[in-house]
Amino acid sequence: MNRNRITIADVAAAAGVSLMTVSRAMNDREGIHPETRERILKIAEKLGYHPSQIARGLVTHQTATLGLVMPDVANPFFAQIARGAEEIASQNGYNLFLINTAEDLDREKKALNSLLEKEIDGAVLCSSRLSQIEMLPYLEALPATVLVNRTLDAPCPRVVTLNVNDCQGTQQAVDYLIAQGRQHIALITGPENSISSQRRLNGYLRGLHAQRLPAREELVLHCSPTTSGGEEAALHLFGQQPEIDGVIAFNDLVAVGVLRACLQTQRSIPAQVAVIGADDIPLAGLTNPSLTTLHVDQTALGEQAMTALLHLVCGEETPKRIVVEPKLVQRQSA
Amino acid sequence: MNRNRITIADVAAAAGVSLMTVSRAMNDREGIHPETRERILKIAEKLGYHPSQIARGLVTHQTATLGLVMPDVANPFFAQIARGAEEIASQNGYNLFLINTAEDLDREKKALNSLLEKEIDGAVLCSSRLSQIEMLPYLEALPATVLVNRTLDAPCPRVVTLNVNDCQGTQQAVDYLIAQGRQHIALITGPENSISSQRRLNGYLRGLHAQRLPAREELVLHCSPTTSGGEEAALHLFGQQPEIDGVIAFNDLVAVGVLRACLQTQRSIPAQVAVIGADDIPLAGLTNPSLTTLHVDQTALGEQAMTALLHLVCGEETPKRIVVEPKLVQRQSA
DNA sequence: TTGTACGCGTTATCAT
DNA sequence: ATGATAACGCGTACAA
Repeated sequence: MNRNRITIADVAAAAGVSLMTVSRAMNDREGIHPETRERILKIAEKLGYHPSQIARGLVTHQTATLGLVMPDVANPFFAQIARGAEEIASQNGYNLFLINTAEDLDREKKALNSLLEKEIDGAVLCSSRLSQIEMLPYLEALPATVLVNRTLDAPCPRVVTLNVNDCQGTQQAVDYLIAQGRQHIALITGPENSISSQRRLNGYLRGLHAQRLPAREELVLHCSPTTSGGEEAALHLFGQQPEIDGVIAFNDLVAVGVLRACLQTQRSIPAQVAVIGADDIPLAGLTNPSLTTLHVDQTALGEQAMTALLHLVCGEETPKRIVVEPKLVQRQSA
Repeated sequence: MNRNRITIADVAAAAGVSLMTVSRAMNDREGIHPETRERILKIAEKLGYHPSQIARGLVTHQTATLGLVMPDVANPFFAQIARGAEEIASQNGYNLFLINTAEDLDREKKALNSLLEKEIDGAVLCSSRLSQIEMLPYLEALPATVLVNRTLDAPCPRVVTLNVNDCQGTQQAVDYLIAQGRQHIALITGPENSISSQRRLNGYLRGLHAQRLPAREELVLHCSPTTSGGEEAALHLFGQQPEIDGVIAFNDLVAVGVLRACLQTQRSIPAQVAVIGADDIPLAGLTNPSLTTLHVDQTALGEQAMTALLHLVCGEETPKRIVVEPKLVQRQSA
């Protein structure tokens, strides 16, 4: 088990100095003769010595380790956030725990507990499904937290929120469709307990109201945030309300499902039905017809979240609330 | 910094017992009165005590932590592997470090060093670009390793390799195209230093040879494994060799690039040009035309890799070499 | 410039 | 069934 790991003591012995001198050499500290440092570093290199971060963490209470909790890395939206976040973390010498919750509350709690036990320096929590009450103890226990796509009733110390303005984005989409003369605009939004799902609904209602169009309950549907979820939902809607001439989707995956439903039911896009997605994942530009969608730079989102987290961790100034505005990108589907 | 973390000593004091008794209670060990255990667990719960895995790691030399190193999580192929791997890891009580190398050798080395310093229990290394000589020391230092899409000249202790049979897959694709009567089959493969890239080339040559068709150097191109890489490569090929009637791509992203190049140059698919991708990422079924491709279950790949790693970590029996056979999935592009 | 003693939070060992 | 003590590998404070 302990396959004779090389410790600081081995290096010290080999160099004929004390442990402290080695420690100083390894950590680039002052108060050590340059030659001695050189000599020690060479010996350490030769011995293949790697200082144990866990022993170090035990005394410093810092682990150079952060957590990234998300519903599903396989979802391109989150995968890109993960890439951006990992990039910034590794650039700054931090390692990143990846955790998939699969939108399961228990898994999310277990994950957070395990991160707490690992004594991470901070975490980015994406689209958490935890209730405010359940979340608070974790925000209290974690040294630093960035909440992505999640708001807080009251600001918390050591917590930053980073949100996409889904409400404004969706309203923008409604405006756009109405300007095209669309009269029967449906909304296929995500899971009911998802925050951004609710925000899309708000934006949708607000958009219709602003244009003095009636909001019809039967034109709104929730679905699982996947292509098949979107396809089923769209087929159902088209069956019930054949007059639909515009669909706003929860995200691009759902929008692709809508595209497929249109294909199946012989609806031409955008002539008969306009489709607007959200997020602008790489797929959006590759479908045929390509997706008109609400663009958000997801890698940048991950980078922003991680940058804010590092600021928190290092005790630097950082805004407590960050809001990112999506931009409508016009392609072929609307 | 140390925001008064609750330690085992706090729980012991509150319960009026020794540290050891608390430790035994927390770890479900024998030799403790059930009532005492209950009482201690309740107190721990009330105090919000989380045992420090890092202090534990210091003595046990086990961290319940594994590493996952890959070129790019934002690539759907790897994103799905990540999901499968994380799933199995978390099910077994392990946390997973995610590392993105961006196909950069230095980053990969730095990453592995940092993982070594964190004293992880094992790692899954995907598509490593490290040379055999550079890799060996890491395989030696890591307690357990699974190599995905990477072979080893000689078997290593505590190392399992897991490979997709890209060679056989590509040969299968060649056979399929030739059976359709295609005469001028091009190969757009990945980066030159990528193992699977070389395997595709081998399969391509082998396939042509088996069918007694000449292998023409000018029909083979390397490109970066992305959609834009594939698009550029295909445009170049079509410009130089207009007679091409079939293209085998390094992966589905590259294949989508080929699709786009065909669209731009007014080539109809599959009538004029057949396109075959590889991996069958979710996107493959969603493009228009949808992609004929070499299917591999990526999530299962991640699960298999992680399962093998856990077997290694726990000292259980496991095959040293695992090979997965891709299956041709026929859709619209070929 | 270099070294010594101690503590970090936990588990293993041995004792009671 | 429970407790005392010594590790684990490293950094900090202070001494030399």
